[in-house]
Amino acid sequence: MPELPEAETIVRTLAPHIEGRRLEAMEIRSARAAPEPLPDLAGRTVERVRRYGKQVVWDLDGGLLRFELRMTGLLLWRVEPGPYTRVRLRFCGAAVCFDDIRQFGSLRWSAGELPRLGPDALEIEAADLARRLAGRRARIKPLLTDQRFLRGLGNIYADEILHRARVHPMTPAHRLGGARARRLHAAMREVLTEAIALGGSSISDYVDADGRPGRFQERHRVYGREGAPCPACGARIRRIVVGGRGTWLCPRCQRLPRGVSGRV
DNA sequence: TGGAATGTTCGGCT
DNA sequence: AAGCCGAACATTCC
Repeated sequence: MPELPEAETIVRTLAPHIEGRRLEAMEIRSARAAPEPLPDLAGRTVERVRRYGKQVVWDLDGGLLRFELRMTGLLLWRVEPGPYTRVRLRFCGAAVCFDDIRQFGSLRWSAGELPRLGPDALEIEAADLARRLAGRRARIKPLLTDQRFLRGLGNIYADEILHRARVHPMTPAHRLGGARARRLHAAMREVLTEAIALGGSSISDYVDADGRPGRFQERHRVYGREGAPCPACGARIRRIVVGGRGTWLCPRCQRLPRGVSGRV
């Protein structure tokens, strides 16, 4: 679930509980969740909780604890572990549970480095985005969700952003031109900002660190809405597959440029 | 019952 | 090199 707005919401709800507090113990309940060796973190202080793309990072004294939530990872401020709790990080009288149904997520330790990813989707400037798009021939949607190109976007927000920008997901990036690149940048800022304000999208079981669902799914205009009318023009939303992922779009608002072949 | 699901990585092909 | 595709990971849901 967690893309940029959900990771941001988790950070905002988790930080007040644990920043400045001392970690008492860490219980790895599923080896898959910690694929690389971790040092003993007991006694270290959580100096800061922050977001890196769609990942959640805890700055501890002496290193970084990085949570990759992937499809179903959650960080819950809750003492008792549940059936899907893969790691429990205990504080005095309290705990954070790293829950993950599908077990694609993981937790990693580093002395200070973060993986090299593209610029943050909320921080990049319009001109920078336009410049980066101009150099790529790949289709825009898979490019937007490529974390090495831009960090933070996943399947839901890529579809919502492309719809608001009126850009077809199969448009080659370098064919966007200045006007649509600026529209894409503006749409990205708007969608992400609104989604954060509403606590992210809860489409199956995403909740923030306090167990609250988000509400942005009520504002989705295309994602998961095959057959429903486009809120902008009334045409029926369609579902296609792009880059192996389900992709929802309005065939009337989002046209391919002339000369670009692709199934609408 | 088969297919799809919010993510990422890898190998192979063009 | 860049880009694309399918498979794999594990589980649930419809």
